[in-house]
Amino acid sequence: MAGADQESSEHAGFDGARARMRLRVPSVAERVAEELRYQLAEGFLVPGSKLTEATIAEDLGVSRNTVREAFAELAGERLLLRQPNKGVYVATLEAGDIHDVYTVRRAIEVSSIRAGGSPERIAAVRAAVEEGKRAAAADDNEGLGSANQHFHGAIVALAESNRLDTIMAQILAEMRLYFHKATMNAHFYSDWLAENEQICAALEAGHLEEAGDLLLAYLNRSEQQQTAIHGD
Amino acid sequence: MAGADQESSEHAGFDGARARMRLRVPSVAERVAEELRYQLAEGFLVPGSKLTEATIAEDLGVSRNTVREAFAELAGERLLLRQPNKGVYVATLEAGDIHDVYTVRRAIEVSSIRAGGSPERIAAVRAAVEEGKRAAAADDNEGLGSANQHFHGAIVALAESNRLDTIMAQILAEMRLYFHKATMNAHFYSDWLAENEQICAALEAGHLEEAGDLLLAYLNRSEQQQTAIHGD
DNA sequence: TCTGCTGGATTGTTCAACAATCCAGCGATC
DNA sequence: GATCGCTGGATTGTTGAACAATCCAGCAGA
Repeated sequence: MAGADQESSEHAGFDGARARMRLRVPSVAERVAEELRYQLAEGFLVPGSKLTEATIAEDLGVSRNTVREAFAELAGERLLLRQPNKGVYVATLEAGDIHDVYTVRRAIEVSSIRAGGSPERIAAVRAAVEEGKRAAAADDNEGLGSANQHFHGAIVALAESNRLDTIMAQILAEMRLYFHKATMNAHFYSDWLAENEQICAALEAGHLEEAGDLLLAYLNRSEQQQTAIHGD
Repeated sequence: MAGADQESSEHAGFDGARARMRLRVPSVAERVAEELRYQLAEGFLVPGSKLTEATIAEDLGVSRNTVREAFAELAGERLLLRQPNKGVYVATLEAGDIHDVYTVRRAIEVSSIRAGGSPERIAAVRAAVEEGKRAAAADDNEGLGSANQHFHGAIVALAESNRLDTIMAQILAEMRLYFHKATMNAHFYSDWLAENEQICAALEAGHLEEAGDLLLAYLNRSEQQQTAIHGD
């Protein structure tokens, strides 16, 4: 799941006709999960810290059972770690996790871009690139980060696969948690702004092999950088 | 999640030294989820059928809340579909789902095999091939199916990524559910037995490009076949 | 035939309780 | 002084019961 769309059948998109006319009232458990996801992404909850059921239940004014349901969901997304009879903890970066995450990203991002995509989807990639440029011009470090996430999300969206989108959304949520603002300096953002432009241009020109190679190179370098900062 | 390993840090494998000396006593909720997973894989619960909380709770002799936790887990794995205020149903094949699933498989399987793997991991692939041959010789249709799943699981395991393993395990569970024994005749199995041998041989010889191409061709053809049977 | 209501069934959520488990602290022993 | 074993408190795991919210099938009436 992961905050992503969950319209069962057709792929989420500008689905013009036949909109889901369903007043979506998220259940309490879902809202709790959403709130926790937010706090995790925002850095209020740092990796390793413990989440006590009773405390969270009281803070949010919900039942302990409901909190448990939310915990289960977030544990499934690897954002929380459940240790039986001990408690749930905010996930921490274990040895090999960085490589693990980037292995998934290489698999799904490169495969998606190599298969190309519809003009609309490509336009979405372009939009993310421009979003990044605007954020850079405005010196909006926050915006730069999310623009980059939109860029990579848009690349995966090229494949028009709900499942891949969900997987990518989860991976990005993990990265937000682990590589939080605090740990990333502006230095990082300088490089890939131009690089995203290059990748996008290659994609638009139909040079899919080249686009894939560029993207792969970026991911490899990014993994190296992250590994250099956080151990192993 | 997904019956797969969840030893946090190092990748599951023949981890000789430092074994987890932890008496793993699965919680009740986990056992309920396991039982349901089993019934889903075995075909006792057919796609589309409804699962009533109270009924399952009584059948398994557990509390309704516990059943709910198990439901949440399986819904996260896409094996069950939760419809708010209506109930949970065994997931059904929606339009585009076949393509969706195969898109994921192409991404992670091909990427994994193209990156090669350690001799031990390659040996595991070989073992799955031989397992298939033995099942074929014994006319064991059941065994043929799981041998094939082991084969593709072993290919993904080449990448040594817990996350990819988990994703693959979920996808395979979905396929067991959708393309159940009932729907697959022996005809299917005849082809890929030889093909798996070919792929494995290419892998062992270090011809990774070729192995990837063969695997990709197989997946494309398999998708076509499945699409031909179950509509779009 | 269609509309609108109504009652029963099921889900969503809460609450309170208890068993199982863990952990920190504290003596007792060597 | 270090190790061992115990004990008490805190937290999780699970249950059962309750109630509100929601849905659905069936039925009455136009």
